[in-house]
Amino acid sequence: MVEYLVPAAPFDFQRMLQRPLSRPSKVTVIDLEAASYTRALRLKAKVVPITVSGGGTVDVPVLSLSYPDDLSEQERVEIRNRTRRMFSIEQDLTDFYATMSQDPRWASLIERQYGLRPIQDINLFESMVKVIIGQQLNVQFAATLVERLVDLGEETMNWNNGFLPVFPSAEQVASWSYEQLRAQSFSQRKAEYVIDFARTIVSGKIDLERLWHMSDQQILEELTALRGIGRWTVECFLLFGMGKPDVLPAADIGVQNAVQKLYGLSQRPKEDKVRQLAEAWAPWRSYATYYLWQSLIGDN
DNA sequence: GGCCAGGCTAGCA
DNA sequence: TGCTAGCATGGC
Repeated sequence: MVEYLVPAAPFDFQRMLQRPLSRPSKVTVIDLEAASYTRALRLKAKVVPITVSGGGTVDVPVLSLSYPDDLSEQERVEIRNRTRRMFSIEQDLTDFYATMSQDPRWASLIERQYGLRPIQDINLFESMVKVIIGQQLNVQFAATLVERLVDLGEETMNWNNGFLPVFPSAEQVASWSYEQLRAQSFSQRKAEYVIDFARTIVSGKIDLERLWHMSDQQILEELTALRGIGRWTVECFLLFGMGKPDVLPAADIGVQNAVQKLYGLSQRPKEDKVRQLAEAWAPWRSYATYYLWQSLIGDN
């Protein structure tokens, strides 16, 4: 089954694939030549592969979404909705660019990344686990740990004459011991944080889907009550997992470095300084954050 | 070898 | 309320 999605322009799918802002993960297959993104999607009762392919242009974009034929209408709706969310299909960036271009320091960054959006996580549990793993560690090692966690799950699905790794479910992770993650170079604390979070979800103490009906502040309060989840973690979860448009992880070392670079500051700005500067970015602080992170990569 | 990395907790004043 | 040591590992 193939259907078409029409994103709000500008939308640069090719650039999104080349530099996915969400951490690289072995559960995704990116084909740059075909401009396609494939991964397994965990529905309520089954796991299915979905492929999103880009077409059109940055200013007149179109995406095609492919998934198996033998699905119920309800499942198709869920796939459609989650895909739209993952690629921020409806988000119109025009006002973001207008807001940021008032500051000449941002002009060049915006111009270089025109049409760029983050690829969000498709699943809230997966998103939180990845953010917890990413705490404090350099991005590359964090990605390695995510890979090992996926390997530990040992779940794959047949796809394209090969196998597509599937990110483990909360039930799977909750069933593991801390020692299993320790054996994969997780620190004791990180192993506890990840597994305890999974157990909190499985126990029903936290219902992740309920978060969609809560404000950012309420979500912050609810999740930071859990051990191992602080403000930075929730902010990144709101960004990558929930796609909230106006969140700022001001304590983030990468954001601080990027702000220092972009604003030509003599030293790395502290959290309060970043929050103060970022007031001018509202209500687009999430996108400003994405672009700042992006500015740290390669030739930006 | 030493410092750093897309932090958090617990303990202390 | 605010500050800091300790955590633990790989990357550079």
